[in-house]
Amino acid sequence: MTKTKAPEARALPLNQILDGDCIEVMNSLPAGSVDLIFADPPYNLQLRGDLHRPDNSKVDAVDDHWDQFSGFAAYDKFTRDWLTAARRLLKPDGAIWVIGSYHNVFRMGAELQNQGFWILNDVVWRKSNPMPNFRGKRLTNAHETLIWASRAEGSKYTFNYEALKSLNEGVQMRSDWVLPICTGHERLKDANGDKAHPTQKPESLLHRVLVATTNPGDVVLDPFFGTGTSGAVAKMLGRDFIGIEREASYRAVAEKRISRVRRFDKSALEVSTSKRAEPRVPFGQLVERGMLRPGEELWSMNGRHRVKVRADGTLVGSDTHGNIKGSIHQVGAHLEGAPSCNGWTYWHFKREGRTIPIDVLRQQIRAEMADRPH
Amino acid sequence: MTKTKAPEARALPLNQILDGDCIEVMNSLPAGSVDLIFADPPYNLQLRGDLHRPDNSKVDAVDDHWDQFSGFAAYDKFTRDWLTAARRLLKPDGAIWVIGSYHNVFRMGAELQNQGFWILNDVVWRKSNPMPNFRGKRLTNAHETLIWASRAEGSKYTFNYEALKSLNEGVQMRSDWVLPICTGHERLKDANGDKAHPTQKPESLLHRVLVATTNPGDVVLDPFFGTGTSGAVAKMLGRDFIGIEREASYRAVAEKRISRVRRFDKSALEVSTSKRAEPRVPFGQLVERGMLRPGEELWSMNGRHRVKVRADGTLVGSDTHGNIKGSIHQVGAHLEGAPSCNGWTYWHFKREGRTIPIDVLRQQIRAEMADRPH
DNA sequence: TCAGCATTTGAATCTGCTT
DNA sequence: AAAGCAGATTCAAATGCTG
Repeated sequence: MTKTKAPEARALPLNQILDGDCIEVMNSLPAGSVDLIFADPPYNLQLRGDLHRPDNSKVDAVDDHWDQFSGFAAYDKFTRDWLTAARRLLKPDGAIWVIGSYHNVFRMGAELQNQGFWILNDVVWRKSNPMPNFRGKRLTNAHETLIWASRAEGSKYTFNYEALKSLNEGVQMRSDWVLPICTGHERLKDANGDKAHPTQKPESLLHRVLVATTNPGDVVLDPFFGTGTSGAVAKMLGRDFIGIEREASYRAVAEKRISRVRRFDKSALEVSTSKRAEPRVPFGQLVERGMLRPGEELWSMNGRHRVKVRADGTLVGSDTHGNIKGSIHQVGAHLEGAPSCNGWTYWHFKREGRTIPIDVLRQQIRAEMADRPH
Repeated sequence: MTKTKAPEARALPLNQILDGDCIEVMNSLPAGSVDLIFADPPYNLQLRGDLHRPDNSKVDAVDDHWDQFSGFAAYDKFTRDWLTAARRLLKPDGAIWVIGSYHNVFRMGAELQNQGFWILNDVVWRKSNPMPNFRGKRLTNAHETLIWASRAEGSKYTFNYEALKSLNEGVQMRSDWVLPICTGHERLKDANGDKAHPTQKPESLLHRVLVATTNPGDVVLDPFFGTGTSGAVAKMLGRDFIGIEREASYRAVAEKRISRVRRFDKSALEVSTSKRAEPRVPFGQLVERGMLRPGEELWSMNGRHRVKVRADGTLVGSDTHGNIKGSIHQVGAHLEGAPSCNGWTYWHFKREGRTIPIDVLRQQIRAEMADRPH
């Protein structure tokens, strides 16, 4: 793996594991070049244990208000710094996922907001097989929290709504995900047979994250790569990855792991798409093509309203005050007294006694376009 | 109960709803006198325009004046101030619960830590019937987050481990709680029949909080009392409450509500536990978990049809007319020319030459879930 | 009284392209 | 940059109406 660290930004080192401190390495990469960042940062840096004030005096009473804050201050600076570097790397429409527990996730979430990231969802990974609370002094800690945020308010982030709906048996994916922790063959072991990394995440979690918020060919960067779960799943799913990891032992494990991963077939990577992604068809085209004739009548979904098609693809009908004219959407909305209306599903034409939504004509045109693209 | 030490401090006004700004009122009460604080502060939702459901009905947004803040700085100051006043009121071994969404909970959690509160658990309220995401642009916001924290590290907080275990069919209570939102008869209405408060919490949530972390006779203070769910449940459970609410209309509703509450008989305390149905397992989860790989082939029961699995848990295959895509049930039904099809028993995968129904994999997942119910 | 069907509703940072 | 407009988008429960 290359370690050419120019003072200037360099080209993107795709599908590699970079050695070094994640902040320095991120700052060496070109700004605005990454589609998605997935980050699973350490969360126990100085929250407990040897707390020192900025002047290096030792903390004595743990109960002390300011002592606690000094521990958090160091963690907050770390969070601020790596998030700043990460945000610089993101494309304007890029997004980030972070994962943490109650020890650190509140501080990460607040800093995300402070930096101008725009939170899209917080997601609860609900562990189906968590470690029990042995002492019976608290609730079983059975979840971790992820935060999904776009680079800024107004970013056109990627969200494969229909694909996630498919993953959830046809109903909207919720913000709570039930997935098992990483165990068994998936859990990587070192030479001694001990677990290679203490907090290895399950591939199922990354699968859902990447299917939801990236497309094939996207660049996914992970600044705390560890044993490379994000890279392994990215490779499977036909995404490019960039990993950053400063521990040589983790890099070695990840390298070997990812080399064994095989990319899925291209056809398997296509996911269900929504209507929004399909090409727009002007209603007038139905008239131009003779699928509907000028003067032909359309009926509303509920059968209460009747309008006529005009040669320019507008409709004309009447309400109690007189004639109304306009697009299929405008006339539908007006007649229903609704703020808006999808004319494609609202209006129906008649053929041989049957009432058919005009949307089927649009689907015919789209099918032709798919056969013979432009 | 300690008597007043500051000139302005007064004796504890138990089982009353106090009028005024919660910070001022809390500062007028004696320090170190409260066992538990439950706080449901404004979330700072930052809503933009109107939102309509797909049927064009308008969503009744939380746009009340009390949820408006000029920015994060103003919200943070507000949070800092009320938490400071709250912490002063707590007994040394007292604890606090706060509830919020991703809009505010990260900032609250960070400030709790900054002030020296000691987080014991973050708890996810998983709503069984959340409002969907109508535009299909994000995940369904199906949960809210509670934080449970003791006044300080080392506080000997109250936790009724066995009581919660009983509430959970004999196994440890987890950090994720599945409870319905507040609807139906429980939802309080005003004179016009509109909801009396836009964010009334379900009594089941408070029931669990108070059973878990208070004992009969404890003093529970709620600085954002609203319609008084915490007070009503405290009364039922034989705890004392102190409510603070500055809106006269909410106070009036709460007063009337609590006056009608009767303290439970001990025998009436237990809620009936309903037997859960077999949990639904989305087919996509088999793919996410790596039990089936994207691109892998499935065979129909009769061996006549072959399809490929895609990354989003849909299948793609072909009939005489071209490609067909859809869920395991849809594709099976289509290929058989049947009105419906149980894809779980219809489709089979191959392992080491053997043909195995995919339902076997679903049973594996259900077995895992059965080990750790809820 | 009841079953069945239609309607209502819930803490929501909920569009995107063209002009 | 702001306005205009096409057009895509919902799940679980409880209530209420009809027969």
